[in-house]
Amino acid sequence: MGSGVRIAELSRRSGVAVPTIKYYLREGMLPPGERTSPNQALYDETHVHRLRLVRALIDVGGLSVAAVRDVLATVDSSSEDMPTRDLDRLMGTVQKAVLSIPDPADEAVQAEAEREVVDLIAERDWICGADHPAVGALATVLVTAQALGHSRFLDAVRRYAEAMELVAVVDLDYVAQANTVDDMLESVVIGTVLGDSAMMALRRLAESNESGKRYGRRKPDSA
Amino acid sequence: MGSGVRIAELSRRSGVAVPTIKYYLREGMLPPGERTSPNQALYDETHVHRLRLVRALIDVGGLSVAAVRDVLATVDSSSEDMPTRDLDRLMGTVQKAVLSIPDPADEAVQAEAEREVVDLIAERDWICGADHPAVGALATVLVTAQALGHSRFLDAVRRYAEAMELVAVVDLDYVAQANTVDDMLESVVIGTVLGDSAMMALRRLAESNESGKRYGRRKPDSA
DNA sequence: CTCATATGGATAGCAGCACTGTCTGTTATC
DNA sequence: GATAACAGACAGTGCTGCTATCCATATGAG
Repeated sequence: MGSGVRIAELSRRSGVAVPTIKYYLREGMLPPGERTSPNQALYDETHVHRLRLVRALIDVGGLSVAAVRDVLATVDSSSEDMPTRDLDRLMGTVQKAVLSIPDPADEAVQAEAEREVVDLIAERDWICGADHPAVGALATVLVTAQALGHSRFLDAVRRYAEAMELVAVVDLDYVAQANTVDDMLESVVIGTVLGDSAMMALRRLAESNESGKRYGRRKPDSA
Repeated sequence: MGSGVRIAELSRRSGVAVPTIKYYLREGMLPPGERTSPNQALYDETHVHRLRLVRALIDVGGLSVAAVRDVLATVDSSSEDMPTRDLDRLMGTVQKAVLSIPDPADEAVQAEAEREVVDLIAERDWICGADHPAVGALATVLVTAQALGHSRFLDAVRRYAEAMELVAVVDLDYVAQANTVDDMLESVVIGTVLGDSAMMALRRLAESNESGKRYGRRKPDSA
């Protein structure tokens, strides 16, 4: 029970440079240590863990520092009781941090595409609001594909939806397996952010496999 | 057949600012226009299309300018004959541009995780080389999850793999539907990059649906 | 008790990225 | 012939994510 180390040791254990830790403290991504005097503080295992989480979200998840700050602020502000309500809020925040698709440009075309997305949702009997931020994001992707002459991309998206149904079951299972509320909150963050990265990588491997199956077992890694 | 417009018109049609077009020309992401005199050039529809593609990869796909340059250089260097070989090379380049997961940190732990990934590949009877870049990327994700105390994340990944099998079939179908070689090359790029974005968005929607099915039809969009 | 070392906090600086603006010397265009 | 647009070179800008420097205090070995 060594309940507290100083910043140099925290840096050593987390692999994050001291000035960077100070920066994260300033940005509010890392809670301040326990004060022992006006210019001394002690940090514990929770700080080490938090630093690892921050680095994971930035390095592996590709989130910006600002996005990480938002996500962690939501995690920290979630109460121990009312887990479900807060979980919804967290998922919203995480998803907003992760969906980084910008301004729709053409308003009318975008609206039309959003209608297509809503249709797709209806086709699959999904129950999610037409005001979900991902609707706009997906519509923007469709508009972009269309502008590039790839209207058939919509059919691919339709078929992706089935696969994502499977993924969502896994995701919800993953969160449900958590024991404590804190664990649950972190599972949402990790499941969403690391999950995205894991899926991208798996998709590459599965494509490689499928390509090998169709066109002969060539290994498509590059120069 | 107005076969060529000047840069101002190209800017208007593509929505990209003139200085930015000049910048892309300098970076080699956009082929130079057809010269009519030492300081005049004409651009055509292919330039408009290329600019749209560049913006799509940057804005929607989240690629860096350097990554876009690499991808497009590979597209441009692919010959009209030998489509399959070049397609493999393109997929490698695109995947490298899209997989942005960095240095593995601990070498031994990373190697162990890569072995787990190879096991997972074997479990599913996938035929893709253990040297595929996505193996390292996925291993890094697993190491990260483990360092955060989420070793059970591996089970989620195992289940993701099944969904990605479906996705890969869609992806290969998508590329196979292309008529010309150029179209095929572009389908790889668009399918991979826009596909990633589309899948992220669909995953959010599917999670929202699954969450609603399990815990009541709450709409989890946020404040 | 002394003094090198570490610390917290504030401020400033820096490197990389993706543009953006300015300038020069043509070249169209009216 | 006046005016506007152009290509190309180069400098500058705003933002992000750290680093580096300072200073006054605090700690800890001798």
